[in-house]
Amino acid sequence: MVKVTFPDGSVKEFEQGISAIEIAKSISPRLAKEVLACSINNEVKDLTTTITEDCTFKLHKWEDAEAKHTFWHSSAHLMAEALQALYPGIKFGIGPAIESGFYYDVDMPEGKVITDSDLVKVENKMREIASAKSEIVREDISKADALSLFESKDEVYKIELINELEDGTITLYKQGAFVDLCKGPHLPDVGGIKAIKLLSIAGAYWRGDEKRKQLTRIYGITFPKKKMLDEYLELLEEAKKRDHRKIGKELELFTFSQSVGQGLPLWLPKGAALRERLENFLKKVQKAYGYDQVITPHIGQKELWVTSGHYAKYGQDSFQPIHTPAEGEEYLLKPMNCPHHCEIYKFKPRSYKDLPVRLAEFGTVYRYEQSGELHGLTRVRSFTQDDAHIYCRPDQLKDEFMKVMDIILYIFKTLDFQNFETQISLRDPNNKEKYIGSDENWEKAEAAIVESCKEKGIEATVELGEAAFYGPKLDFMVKDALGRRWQLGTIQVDYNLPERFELEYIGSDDQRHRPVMIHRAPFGSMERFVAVLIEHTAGKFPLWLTPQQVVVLPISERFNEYAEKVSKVLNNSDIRAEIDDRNEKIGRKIRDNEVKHVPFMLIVGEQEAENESVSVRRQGEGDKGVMSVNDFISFINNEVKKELE
RNA sequence: GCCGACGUAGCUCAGUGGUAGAGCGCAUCCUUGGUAAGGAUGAGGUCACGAGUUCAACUCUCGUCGUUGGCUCCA
Repeated sequence: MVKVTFPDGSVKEFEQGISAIEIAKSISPRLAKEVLACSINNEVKDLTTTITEDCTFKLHKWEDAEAKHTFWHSSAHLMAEALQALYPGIKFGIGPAIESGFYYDVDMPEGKVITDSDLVKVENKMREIASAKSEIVREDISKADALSLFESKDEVYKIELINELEDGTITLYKQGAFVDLCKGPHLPDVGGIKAIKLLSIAGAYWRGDEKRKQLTRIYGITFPKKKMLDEYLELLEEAKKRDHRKIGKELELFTFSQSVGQGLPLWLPKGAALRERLENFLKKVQKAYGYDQVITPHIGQKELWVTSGHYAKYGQDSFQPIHTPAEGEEYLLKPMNCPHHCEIYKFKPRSYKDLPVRLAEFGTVYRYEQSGELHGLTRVRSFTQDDAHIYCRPDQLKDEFMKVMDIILYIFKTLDFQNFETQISLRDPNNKEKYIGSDENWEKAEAAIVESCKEKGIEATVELGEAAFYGPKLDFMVKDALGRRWQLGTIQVDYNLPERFELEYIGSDDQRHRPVMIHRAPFGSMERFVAVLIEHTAGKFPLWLTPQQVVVLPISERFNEYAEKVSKVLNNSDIRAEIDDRNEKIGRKIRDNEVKHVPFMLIVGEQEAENESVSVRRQGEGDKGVMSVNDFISFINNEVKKELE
């Protein structure tokens, strides 16, 4: 007999060699039907796994991530079987489950191409195979046998994978006519895969290496029930409605022009107004934290980036130098603001008493991003960083680092970004020559970040090898409408630029010392931030960010004069008011949500004109009653204040 | 940059080897006194650009540019 401990702590005894699915059946037949995977000693396993010794045990239903993962992994195998049937000679790469669904990388037979229109055919084949409910069988195999099996099929990618595996750890999973190298776990059979949707086709380099062959990646998602698939597809549709590119166009916030160039956003008046408000908000916060605004040019001599080390690393893949009539003179569009700020730091001798120096600038930078990588406002070639560089003494580093975290957390809270993730990026310990700077400095900087997070109670994931080449960093990531992660706020510690630019301060010992530098951008860039803000709010910005706040509507021409008076008073406060001509069908647009940036409508007529008041309506909330114009101003200010708190 | 898809009126899209349509928007006029409105009429497009096949190309082929789903990249 074996003792099996369940998640609630209870222990039951079973015959040795009982399978997980049999345990589920012993609890209830319905559970056995719904269960998809199990964890034995906290390791996810097949339901067909037999239990030979005492263990902890948990069954996973669809709700558990482990179950979804298993379900989608088996779905990838099902798709592979269908592809094999439809395209003989197809070769397989890898086919894992992902956050939502799964993919399989395949190498199509010579001369064959798969396109979107073929996906339905593959789906149908998958359904056909699934309905046969063939079992998925696991098999342990020796390395030699595995090699000869896949060599006989000329599966070059699988062979490459097997060669990297240890003998004795290799397993196969078979279902129907398909066999795959796979460590599992999988469903007991493919019959449960009922609702199938293949989503898209993409190219993907074998093993993520752009020098190697590009395989065809097919993405799909499956569910145990059709209703769940329908709900998921509807969710995708809803997310598309929040796409910042769509809303940005509708609300006339920004646009792109082929004539201006790829990835070069043009901010329209309303978008510029929104951006200006965000900038002013941040400026105010930064002022309170002791930052000084500076302004620097968009170009600088090439030597500036040779000194910083950026030219050596990125020069070839950037906008190329600007030449002047002078022989040999070269300027670069600035890809970052750091060197300019370093020169500001150097403009006069600094005392230890002056530190920290905090130089802030909404600095527009230019980076020649790969064309395929451009995406709406989230990835562009010209963007404005809410940049600042902090120069401080080593003993001030942690304190300054934490103050920056405070700013970022305050901003995220004010804008109601709750689901952000934080990531600490450290260097790859096995590849230290990729980075510039001494070991000692790197270790100090990395420790400062890890400790700061700990003290702020922030649970950050740690990624090795993700650091910038000059220092470690802490990033704040937010997901867009479709669940893609974008990095917004960033804080980076840098011991290298102060070295390269020979920055100094005079210490209390009357000796020269090297300051530490922190790069930081709470929004990241105005472009990306606005994009993510649009998707989070679905275009319904907080009142204090709204480009236009009020429409004044006279109920007949007779009251135009009074409407003008009202809007004048409002415009003298910081509320923006527009008079609505009655022929403009703005009312219907607001009602139908076609216009999202006019949260208030003021109706003025005889009564209002007589007692100098306005009738107030708030979008989505209806009548707010009649009030004097001054009361309305303080009403809005109160609402704004509430949102800012 | 690479693989796939897409590019028709300001927007969202339909359409066909014989030189184009809808809805919304826009313009003009009418109507509307408590209203997040109604009606009529009208103006908009060398069907992204260039070449080729064809008697004839928006439609087929190739190329370019741009957008887009991914991959790689992201100072």
